[in-house]
Formats: sequence, C-alpha cells, structure tokens
Amino acid sequence: MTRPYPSPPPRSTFRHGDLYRALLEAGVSLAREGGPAAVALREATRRVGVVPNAAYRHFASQADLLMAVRAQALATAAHSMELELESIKPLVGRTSKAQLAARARARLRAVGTGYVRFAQSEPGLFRTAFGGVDTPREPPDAASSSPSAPGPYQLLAAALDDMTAAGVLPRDRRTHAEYVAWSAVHGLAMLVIDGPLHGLPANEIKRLTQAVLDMVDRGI
Amino acid sequence: MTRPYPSPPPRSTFRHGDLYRALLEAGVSLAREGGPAAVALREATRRVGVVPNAAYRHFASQADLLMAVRAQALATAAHSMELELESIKPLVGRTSKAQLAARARARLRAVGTGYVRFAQSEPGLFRTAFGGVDTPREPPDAASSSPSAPGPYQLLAAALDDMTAAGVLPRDRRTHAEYVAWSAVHGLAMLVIDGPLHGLPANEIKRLTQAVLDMVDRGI
DNA sequence: TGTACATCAGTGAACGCGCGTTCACTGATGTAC
DNA sequence: TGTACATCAGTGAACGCGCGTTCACTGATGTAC
Repeated sequence: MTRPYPSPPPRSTFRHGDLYRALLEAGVSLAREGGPAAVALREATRRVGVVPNAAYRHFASQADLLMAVRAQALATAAHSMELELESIKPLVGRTSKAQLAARARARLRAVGTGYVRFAQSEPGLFRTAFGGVDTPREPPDAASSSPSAPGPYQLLAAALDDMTAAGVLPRDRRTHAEYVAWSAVHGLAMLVIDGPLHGLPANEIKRLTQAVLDMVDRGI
Repeated sequence: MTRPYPSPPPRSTFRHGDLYRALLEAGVSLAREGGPAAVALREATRRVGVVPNAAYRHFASQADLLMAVRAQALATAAHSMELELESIKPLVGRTSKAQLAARARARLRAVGTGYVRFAQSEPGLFRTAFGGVDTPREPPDAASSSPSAPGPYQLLAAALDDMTAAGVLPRDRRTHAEYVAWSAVHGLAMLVIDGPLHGLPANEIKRLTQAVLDMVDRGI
C-alpha cells in the first residue's frame, strides 16, 4: 500500500486556522472511503498536514473524532431523506381523506427511498452513521450538525405519525412501526452495500427498493 | 488490556495432532467474541499454544482462516434455522389447500425466526456470516461445513418456493421475494445486535420479531 | 525386525506496518498596561 | 501607539501495542529397504 493521498497542503503559517474543522472533514473523508474503522487520528492529521498529536488540541481521543464524524454522517443521511421528501408535490386547495392518505404513504416511501439512496451513494458514511459495532453507541440522533434539525429517526417517526393521522396505519400497529419499517430498509441497505447484493446495477437496486417499500406499504 | 485468555494448553508432543481444526475452532471463538475483525491469526495460534507462523502450515493467510470461520458461521446459522423449521408439526392424513398454505407461511416465519434468533444468540458469528465489509465476498452459500447441507439462503428460497406452490405468494412477486424478505429480517437482526435496539430484553425482541414477520407475511 | 532417510509440522527470530497516546518543547498570537 | 507577557496551537520525539508475514532451523514421524 503506497500512500494514496495527494499531498499534505503546505502551510505557511504556524497556526493552522481551523484545525478542528479540517480534521473533522478529513475524518469524514476517511469514513466515506472506508467506513468507521478507517477513521484514524493519525491518517486525519497526515491528510491535513499536521503532526499526529496536534489532533489532541481539538479532540479528546480517536473515539471523540469518530463521534463527530458520525454526527456529520447522520446529518447527511437526514439531508438525503429530506431531499426525497421535498420531491413530493404539495396538496393544493381542498383535500380529500384519500389524498391525505396517499400523501402520508408517499412520505413514508420517500423516507425509505432517501435512506437507501444514501446507503447506496455513500456506503462508508452510511456504515459510519448506522452500521457496525465499532460505532459509538448512543441514541441514533443524539448528535446532529444543526441541533434543531430532525435526524433520520425523527423523519421516520414523523412519517409514521402522519400515516396514523391519515388513518392508513392502525394505531395498535404504530407502536412497533418505527423499527419494523426501519428493519426493512436497513436490511436492504446492508445487503446492497456489503452483502450479497453488492455491485448490483443501480436500476436493479431501484426496483428492489420499490419492492421492499411495497412490502412495507402493504404489510406495516 | 490484559490477556483475557486462560492458559495456552501445554503440549507434550512436538506435533500438535490436529492444528488445522484447533486453529479453526479458535478462529470461531474469536469470531463469536468479537466478530470478523477479531479473527486474527496470531491470537488464534496463541490460544492454541503454538507459535504464530505455525498457522501457515494449514492456512495460506489470515483471509483464508477467516473464510473457513465464515463457512462454519454460515453452517451454524443454517442449523438455527433448521431447528426452527423442525418445530413445525407435520401435516398428517388428507390435507386441505388451506393447511398447505398455513404450513408454507409457518415455514417462512420459522426461517425468519431462526435467522433472528441466531443473530441474537451469536452476534459475533452472525456478523461473521452475514455482516460487515471485512468479510470475504463470494456467493453467500458457496462454502458450508457439509457441502451438501442447505445454507441459509437455500432454506429461505425453499420456503418461498413452498409459498408459491401453496398459492400464498403470487408468482410475479416471487422474483424479488428472497431479498425482500431477507431485508426485513436482516435489518432487524442488525438493529438488534449493534444498532439502536442493542440490549433490548429478549421478550421485546421476540415481540418485535413477530411484528416484522407479520409485515413480511402480509406484505410479501 | 532393524536401520537410514526423507518428509514436513512446528520453532525461533525477526521484519515493517499503522495505530493511539504521552511528554516536554517552541513560537505566533492577542491582551494588559 | 508601543512594549511585556501569558496563552495555547502546533512541534518533535518517543512509547508500546498487535498485527501479518518471511526466513532458516530442528526434530518427530513414518516409509523404504
């Protein structure tokens, strides 16, 4: 393995300026390229062009950096889901019950689609956000880049609330619905990014995602 | 970190006898304890009480050991699923269409239950078999302890064929059904073993598993 | 039944790797007077 | 406006760790005669 990284950008000043941010961004790159296990303090400092222990001015430990990276990854995931939500055309004028129901269902699909799309386009970040065992524990949305922005879990919960309100999701099934729906898309995502479905052409993934969402829609 | 392992069993003979098997078993223990990333040649030899490079008489590389361990893990998973299948009481005498349908659906549930139960009771092995990116790629059932024994994927496929035969699963949905069903239970398993559902009490997991299987049953 | 010998399983020592982390330091910055 | 000084961001060097892997070796086994 040769050093695959271009060049530590030469620095004229002694102070870096914004080392925290630089290290965080390097960490995100590492996660993007190799998942949570690739987020190493040393490599991050190397990429930023700074001596290894300099990182300790800004992060208490490697785990601390990883947590920050994870928060970023979660925010990016949420962003992907919101993008998908925004593509739903709004209801105008008087709306029927059926329309509300259709929109609620479309929202849940959008949330799922955004989730899987994120996994597919950013597998390393996805695994950093939701995957592996070497990820810090915590409640999934404890940290977020802008603290008030809803995280992936909130978006899912809101979509499900919507469905219950629209009468599409029976109240007694609402209890487990988060994790039931999440299981389906999460499993698909995992199978796609490093399971037996790895390398499947994009349109096949699209079809399969729709099939999974059909199941959720019918079965939840 | 102190050495948490009891004692390298002292060996009187120069030859070990069955080092291959011993290393494989040590490897399985490592996987059981820490997932695929924990399967290290050096630690395996340490546990067996042999010098590190001795492993190279029996395995070409660390990846080679990991593959062997993975095959074991897959076989164990299949075993868990078959156990669950066997708990279904057989049909006797003349059987109605409805009975056949019920049995087919029960089989799919059993396959799923066995899968999740395995994940829950052996998270390290589960991740070695189906999880992470550091697992060797290959088709999921390429290797198996007894080559003729059906692997997890075969068991799932058979259950779905059964459902189609019994008229429970429409033929046009059969195409994607493997991965649709698999996604649901796989996602649940992942959420339970190292996601936000980690540490959930066993009976809660049981309930959630049933809820997921209900969704699959209705929605597939 | 006994001896010579080839085989090859396990030894001993060493390599280079990247990692996280600690220490005492130095030198640019910005604040107090 | 100018100087003394405290702060603290980044340096330099080093630590111990476990890993995979290679090398030349040694000594128990089992086979050929």
